[in-house]
Amino acid sequence: MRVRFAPSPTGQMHIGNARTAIYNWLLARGPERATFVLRVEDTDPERSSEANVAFLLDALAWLGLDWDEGPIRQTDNTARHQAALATLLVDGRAYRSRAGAAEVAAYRATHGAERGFRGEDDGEGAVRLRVPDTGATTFTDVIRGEIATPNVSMDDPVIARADGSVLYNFAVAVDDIDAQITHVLRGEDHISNTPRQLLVMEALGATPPVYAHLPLIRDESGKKLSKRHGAASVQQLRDLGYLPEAVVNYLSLLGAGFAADEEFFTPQELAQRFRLAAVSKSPAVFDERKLRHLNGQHLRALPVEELTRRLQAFTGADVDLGPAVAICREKIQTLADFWPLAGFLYDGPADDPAAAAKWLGSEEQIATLRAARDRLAQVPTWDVASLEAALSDLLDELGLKPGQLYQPIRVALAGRTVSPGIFETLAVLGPEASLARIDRSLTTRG
RNA sequence: GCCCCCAUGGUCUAGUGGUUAGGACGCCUGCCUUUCACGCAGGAGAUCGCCGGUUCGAGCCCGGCUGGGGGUACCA
Repeated sequence: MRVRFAPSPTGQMHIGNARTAIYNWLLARGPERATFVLRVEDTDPERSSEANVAFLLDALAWLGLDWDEGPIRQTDNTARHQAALATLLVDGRAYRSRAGAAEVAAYRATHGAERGFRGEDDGEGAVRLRVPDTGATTFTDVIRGEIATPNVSMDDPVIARADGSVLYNFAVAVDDIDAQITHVLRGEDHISNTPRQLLVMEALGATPPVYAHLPLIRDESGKKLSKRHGAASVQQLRDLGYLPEAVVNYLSLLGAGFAADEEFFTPQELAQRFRLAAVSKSPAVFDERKLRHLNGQHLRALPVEELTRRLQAFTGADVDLGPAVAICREKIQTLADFWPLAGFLYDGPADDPAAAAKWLGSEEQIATLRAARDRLAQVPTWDVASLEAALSDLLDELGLKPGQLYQPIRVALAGRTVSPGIFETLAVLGPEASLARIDRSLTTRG
């Protein structure tokens, strides 16, 4: 079994493309052990650049998707393309035509809208493939079953420009045969291209691969996902603080056809479970909130040291984030959530007037904070257990509700009403910094 | 216009002739609790797109329709 992922390098890697890559990889790393071929479709010089190819490879690497052969460039196959083109021309399966869009439109105007364009051999011009006038081109899609297209409805497709440069539908067919691809997994938007490619293969006397057309991923409005609505590329997801394993997990779930009783899977588990025939036929809407949820699960499944490593890289911080990560892990869902929650440990208290007004605005609150300060100063061992014991005792003595004691402390330390656990925060800050921050609040507010 | 594909709560889905239509995200309530989260327990939310047919019986099978999407490029 040989599969391939053959994107055109358009810069950022679209989420739909990522899903296609993932499904191919799943097949390659699952029980089937398919050989995964990576091919870059660069026949269109308009959009293919080295920088874009680099983006592509970078995205695959980030996702953790490795391949077995390639990356091969479609343009490297030029000799094969030309040979195949010559064969078709000699055999009369293709012809040179000067007809352009105007001629095609005129043809349809006189022959009926349901009839595809049929040209004449002009001996020069672009190369068109001869499509039969009768019958239908059919194939059995693994996911959708039999799909038939009446030949008469198809135009004779242009497969090469007048200068000999080949076009997508021709190059793909030749390349897939060349690479001995057995299973083509690609987006649903290629269903209509398949008959044309099949016709090319047939004209070349080749046996076509098996096709599996994956449903598209849509945005909230039902359209193809685009940058206009939130994240549309894997690079964006990375910048938003999502973990690659969560992205792979989430994207796999969109249409994988797994039983719905479980949703958290490692890439390896996904590969183990993946079954091509079970893939859903209907398109799915990309739901970032569910990705967030799954991301939180993956994030918490990571060992603290590993999560710290990733946060270190994500934030670019040069201080050791380890202690902060340990106390924030349960409270964040993306890497991007970390700094807003934990930054005060390093940058000092945030400036939130509303928080200060609410918890450090009255005489009683200041008095409570002072009492807490005095008690903390006497804590023999500055660790979570001792801090909790000391403040808990004070709480009883003062006869206050927990929030009445803890919130003023929290605001003094963090400058905000939201922070990691108060004892953990004190422990990570250490006695000097903790007491200094409290003192500062006491002097400015008191 | 023409060709093709799709259709279960807001979203992702399970379900293949007999179920109170199951799960997850999100939302609401409660518990936990020093905040926010996490976790746990509940709850609201679905005329299974519509009409007709087959059948004792249809979300599941058939037909039509509607809606959505894709293609219709000398782009990929």
